[in-house]
Amino acid sequence: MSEARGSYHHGNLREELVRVARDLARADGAESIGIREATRRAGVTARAAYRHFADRDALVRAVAVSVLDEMAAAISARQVDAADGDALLTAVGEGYIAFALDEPGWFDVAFFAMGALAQTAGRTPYTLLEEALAALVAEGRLDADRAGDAAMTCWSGVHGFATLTSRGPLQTLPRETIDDQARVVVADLVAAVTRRRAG
Amino acid sequence: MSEARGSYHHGNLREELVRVARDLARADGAESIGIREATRRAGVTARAAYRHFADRDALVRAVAVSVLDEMAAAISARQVDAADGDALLTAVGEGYIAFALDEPGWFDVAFFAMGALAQTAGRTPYTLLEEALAALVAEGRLDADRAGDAAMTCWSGVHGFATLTSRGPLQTLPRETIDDQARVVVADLVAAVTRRRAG
DNA sequence: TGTACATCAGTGAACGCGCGTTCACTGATGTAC
DNA sequence: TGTACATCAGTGAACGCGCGTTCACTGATGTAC
Repeated sequence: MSEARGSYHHGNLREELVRVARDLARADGAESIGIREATRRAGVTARAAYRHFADRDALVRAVAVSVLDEMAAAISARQVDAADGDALLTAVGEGYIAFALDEPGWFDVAFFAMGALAQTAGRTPYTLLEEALAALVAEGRLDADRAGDAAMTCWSGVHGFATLTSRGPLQTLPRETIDDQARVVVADLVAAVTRRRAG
Repeated sequence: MSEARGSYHHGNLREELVRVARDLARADGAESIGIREATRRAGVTARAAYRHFADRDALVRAVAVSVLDEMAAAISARQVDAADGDALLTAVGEGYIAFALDEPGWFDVAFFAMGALAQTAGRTPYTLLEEALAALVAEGRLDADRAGDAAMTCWSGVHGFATLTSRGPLQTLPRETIDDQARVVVADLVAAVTRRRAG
């Protein structure tokens, strides 16, 4: 609470609104982000939000970008001891799914931001996927001209699995079962896009 | 208009409400189904809906089941001249994706119903997937104990692709590009779960 | 064939909710001289 | 060091919306005798 609160001016309302809106989204997804609730939690009039965001959508987008960034960081953290492209790609897939299961509300918002292509030059789950595939190309386990197709197959596979199990029809399965299945699905996908290892 | 309309009793309000609610969902997904709008379109008081549905959710579920059924029919229609398990599975995958792209609003609602497992013994996209995989097992192209995993990998892959391209970040790609990519992804998935053809 | 009556399927008005957004305004801040 | 003033960042009340849901009621239907 180093903020100059209690005073008339908030000090950093924009960031504060993104912070509380993240909490809102965390619990229930993008739909649950609201100007009124966010400003209420920030201890400020609803009108005040419009000093920083054009409308509700702008707030949602700000949250989405922030969460997508965090998602990329979470995935990236899983890659630290990946020795080759295979391990990198597996980590991306499992990380993507794990984030969706650990934070279904955030995963829901992040989905909005994934569309804003050519993002602020930042690291996103998609760029991590591309990097893993590039590593496989460099190792001769994937043809360069197949990389685009491989990206689509992998992204589709993990995104679908994540959607089905985190907020979809399979959300009631026990987490342990889901985790086991996730490993199998990711392994299937990795095998689908790579050439068999030489040796 | 063989309905006894103009009279006080509607005749078949329940079905009429499902019909108009399907139109609502078609345009904008599950969220856009509403008791008030549906009854308005049916030319009836909002209250009247409660004679047939416990609440809004019950109406949404009824629509979802109806649409899921139609989705299964659409997929099944693509399988008519599939000669083997390979062709059956490909048809399921491409059909699933095509439905999502042709009817994104309906695909959105159907997603709700997919969770209602052990449905009214009806044919669903998932049962069609299972049948295709069973055919592959019968042909010796898939181990029986791998069928469950294969189902997850395939469902995940096509569902993810459908989500990303129909209402997701890739929805702005030209339809032709999407269709081409769909064929590649489905082929990748089929190859991922099957043994190479003997001979 | 006629009539009484239970039951079913609607009516119409209202309640309360929470939302996004806009109005004209005011308190706090910082800079120029 | 003091003061005038532009600018910035909030206030507080209100508007209008559409929603789901509930109230007590009434018109239509069909069945028993």
